[in-house]
Order: sequence, then structure tokens, then C-alpha cells
Amino acid sequence: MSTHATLLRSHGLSVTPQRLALLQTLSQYPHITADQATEAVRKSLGTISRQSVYNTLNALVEKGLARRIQPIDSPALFEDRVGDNHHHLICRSCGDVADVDCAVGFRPCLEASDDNGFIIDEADVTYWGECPKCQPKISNVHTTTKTKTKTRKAIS
Amino acid sequence: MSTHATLLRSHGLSVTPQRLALLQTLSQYPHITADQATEAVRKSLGTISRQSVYNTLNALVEKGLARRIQPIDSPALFEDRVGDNHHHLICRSCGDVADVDCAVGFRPCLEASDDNGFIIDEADVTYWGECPKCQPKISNVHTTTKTKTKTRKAIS
DNA sequence: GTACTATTTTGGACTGCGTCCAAAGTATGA
DNA sequence: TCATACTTTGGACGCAGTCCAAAATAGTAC
Ligand SMILES: [Mn+2]
Ligand SMILES: [Mn+2]
Ligand SMILES: [Zn+2]
Ligand SMILES: [Zn+2]
Repeated sequence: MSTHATLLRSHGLSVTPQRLALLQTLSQYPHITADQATEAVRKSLGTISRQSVYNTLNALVEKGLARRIQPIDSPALFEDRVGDNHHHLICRSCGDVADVDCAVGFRPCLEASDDNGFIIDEADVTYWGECPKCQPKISNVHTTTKTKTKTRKAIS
Repeated sequence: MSTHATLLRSHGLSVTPQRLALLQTLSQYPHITADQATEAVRKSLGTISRQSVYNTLNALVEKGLARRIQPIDSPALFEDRVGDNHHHLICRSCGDVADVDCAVGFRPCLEASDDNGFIIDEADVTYWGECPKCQPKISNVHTTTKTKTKTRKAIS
């Protein structure tokens, strides 16, 4: 039996083709929008409703089987890499997202300098900058026009 | 002459009542949504269009005079505390946002464990947890029903 | 296998946040 | 004071995500 099925059952979620296909999809892309996931699932199942995509992704996040990140100027991104408290690098020009291991250790950044009495359970770290591809070359530093339009990779 | 006017001019922005009112508003609230800002500005100017609010807030962010943060499940928040690379504590229950000084120092967290070739210019750190008010009291630990509805403070 | 029930899926309507656009108004500098 | 570039306005619009009620289906008990 599929390991994904077991995973779902062990978290009290019933097993449906839609959920299996979404888990499958999540395992194939490091970070993916709900729309991209829909597109990908439709390639395998033929069809899935938008609502089911959101239902499932939200359920997975709730159960800790997936994580949602919300970069500025982008729809939410989902990933199945959870539990390692890793961080993200986002390119301001093209929107590319890269994973970064946590600098501090295993459960790291959960120490704020002053927690204001909050009980902290997660630290969400995003580094902003420019990816290698988008960096101006030596020859045209200061003259390169920054691309405003983020090109979003299509799922193929 | 108003210091806000000078600030605008020094960044190449012309001085308008709308912009002054927004700067004024930003200085009064640590974190504020575009809608809350609109509401607040209307108390002083009487009227302002939604578009002007966004135009101005975006311009301020672009010039580095304001900062936009984008928590999950909340419209963007704006603040005029910039340049100190401070972080945020957000309560999962009530949505309350608190500032935290950067743990590491002045321009700190800009060191990722592996920058993947990115040129990093900002680190955005959000701690998630529960604020003191929302924490279950000793007497009813494990029995308190978590409030799902975030109460958003009204601007009064 | 059949029947029952709780859960899930579906698609269509809907909401909220934010942007686009073109016309009217205003700040700035000559 | 005039000319012009920039800003403001409000109405239309777009996109991400949710709500809802009906239909379908997974899990369970027989
Ligand atoms: Mn990741
Ligand atoms: Mn802040
Ligand atoms: Zn890039
Ligand atoms: Zn709280």
C-alpha cells in the first residue's frame, strides 16, 4: 500500500485519489502554488476542483504534513518539507525560491531576543535578494534595468 | 515646516495632504493595514481614495520610508519603523503583532547558512506563537477552545 | 457484498485585497 | 502666473481564497 495512504490514515484523514495525487505532486516540487498544484494534479487525475485542492492543502498544513509560506507579491506556496525549520531565499526580480538550512541548528531560531511573553512555536525566516541569474553582470552594473515582471515557472 | 514634508521632498516625492496624513498615521500605529490607515486618514482629512492610500504606501515602501509585512491570513501590514532589521512576533489566535529587536545585532540575520549565490539585502523573521492574553490559563490547560476568529483591533 | 453514515468533492457564487485605467485636480518650478 | 508633470479619484477589474448546498464516495457495520 502506498506510503502516502498510510500517512493520511495515520493522521486521521481518509484516503482519496485527490489527496494522494496532491501528496504526490507536493513530493515532486519543492515549492508550489495552489494553482500549479491543480494543474499538476489534473495531468494525473484528469480533474480536480479548486475547492478540493484548497481543502486538502489546508488539511495537510493543519496536520503538519505540509507547510504554507506566504511571500509578498505571490500567492501562497506549499511544500512537504516540514519539521526541519528550514528557511527561504527569495529573488526580488524573478521570484525564485530556494531552501536554506537553518543556520543555527536543529530547532534554532525559536529564541527571540525578547519574546514579549509569547509562547513561540515556529520561526519563519525569509531572506530577500537577487538570485545568481538575475544579478547584473560586471559589464553592466548600475545600468541593468530590473525586471519588474516576475516570471513564474509553468508546471510541465 | 513639517518634518514629514521635508522627508518626502528629500526622497523626491511631492508633498500632498494625503501623503502627510498617511505619514502621520503610520507614526501613530506600530503596524497598520491599508484599510485601517484609510479609516484613520479619513478622520483627519475627511476623505481619501483607496487608490491614494495604496499609491502612497507603496511609494513609501519603495523609498525605504516604510516597510510592508505580509502575515499569513492577514492583509499586508505597514510600519514606519525601518532600517533596524527588527523582527515580528505574531499570535496565531488573535493576530496580534509585536516587534522584536534583532537578536544578532545591527545588520544581523543577513547571513544565511548557504546563500545559494543569492545577494541578500534583507532578512525577514517572523515568530509564530501565542500571545500572553491568548495563552490558556493553568486552570484550563487542554480544555480551552482556541478562538479561530481573529479579532482585529479597530482604529478609534 | 450491501447498506448506512460521515466525510469529501464539486462547481458556482461570493468576498477581500489590491491593481488598472482614464479623467480631473494639484504641486512644483520656470 | 503658466505650463507641465505628478497625484488623486472612483469605477472597473483580477486574482487568491472561502462559503455553500447538493452529489459522490470512503469507511464501517452487518
Ligand atoms: Mn522550503
Ligand atoms: Mn514592526
Ligand atoms: Zn532571480
Ligand atoms: Zn493573542
